[in-house]
Amino acid sequence: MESIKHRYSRQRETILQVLRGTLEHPNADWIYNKTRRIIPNISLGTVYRNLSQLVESGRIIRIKDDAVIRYDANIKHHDHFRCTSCGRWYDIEILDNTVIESFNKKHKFHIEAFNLELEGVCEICL
Amino acid sequence: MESIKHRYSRQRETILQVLRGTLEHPNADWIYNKTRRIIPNISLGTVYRNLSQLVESGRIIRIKDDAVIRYDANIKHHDHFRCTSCGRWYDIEILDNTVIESFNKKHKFHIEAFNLELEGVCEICL
DNA sequence: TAAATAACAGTAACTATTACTATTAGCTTG
DNA sequence: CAAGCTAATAGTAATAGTTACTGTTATTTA
Repeated sequence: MESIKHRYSRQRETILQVLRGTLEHPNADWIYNKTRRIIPNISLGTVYRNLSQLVESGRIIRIKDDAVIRYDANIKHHDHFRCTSCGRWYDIEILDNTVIESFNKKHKFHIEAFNLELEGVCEICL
Repeated sequence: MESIKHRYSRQRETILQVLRGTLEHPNADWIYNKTRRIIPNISLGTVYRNLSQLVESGRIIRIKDDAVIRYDANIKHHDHFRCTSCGRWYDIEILDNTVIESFNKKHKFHIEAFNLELEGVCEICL
C-alpha cells in the first residue's frame, strides 16, 4: 500500500482530519458537509475522489451499509455492528486473522481481506 | 418470517426460479434480463419489489457488493468470497453461530444477523 | 522559476433503486 | 361463481449516490 504517488492537498488532509475526528461511520455526504465548514467551496467530487484515494493508500477503510458506502479512519482490523434500533454503528472485535489463516490452510483460496458486518440491538437500546 | 400475506404472482415465482437456477450471485439487472426471456414485458420495478419481498419472507438473501446489491437463493447461513482476479463469488463457510453466541454471552449486545464477505484469489486463478 | 501535471471547483451524466399512477389479476365472501 | 377488494403489475418519472468531464489552480521537480 501507499505506493501510489499523491501530491499533498489541503482538501485531502482536511477530509482525513474530519473522519479522524468522529466515531460515527459517516458517508460521503456527511463528510462533505463537515468539510465544507472548513473549506466552504470544496466540491463533492473532491470528497469522493479523495475518499477513494485514502482507501487506496490504506489510510481509511470502507464499510458498506445496505446502499451507502461509509468510511472509518480506524484502519486496524475490526468488525462492524449496526444497531437496528438506533442506527448507530459500533466497532467491535470478533474475527481475527487466525480464523482466516486456518481457512487458508484448509482450502486452496487465498484470502486477502475480509469484512464482517453484524446487526442486532446494542447495549444502550436493550 | 413468512408471516406477511403475499398473493401469488407468476412474476415473483419466475424471479425465484431464475435465481434458484444459477450459482452466480446476480444483481437486480441480471435477474431482470433473465426473467424477461420468460416474461418479456416484466418491469424492472417488479423485479426490485419482488426481490425485496423474497428477502423479507426469507426465501432469498441479500449480499452486498461495493455498490450493488446481489442476491442468493441459498438461504442457509454461509459466507461469501469474491475473487479479485476473476470476479466470481463463492459461497464458503467460516463463521457459524457459535462464534456469535459466545460474543453475545460476553457483551451486552444482541446480535441478530451477520454477514461476512471475504476477498482474495480463488483456486482457479491461483 | 518554469514546465509538467495532480488536484481542484463546478457541473453534467450515469446507475441503481424507489416512488407514482392507472390498470390487471389473485383472493375472499356472499 | 360473480362482485368487490386490493395486492401486484407495467410503464414511467423521480431520487440518491457516485463518477466523469472541463477548464483552472497549485504542488512538485529539475
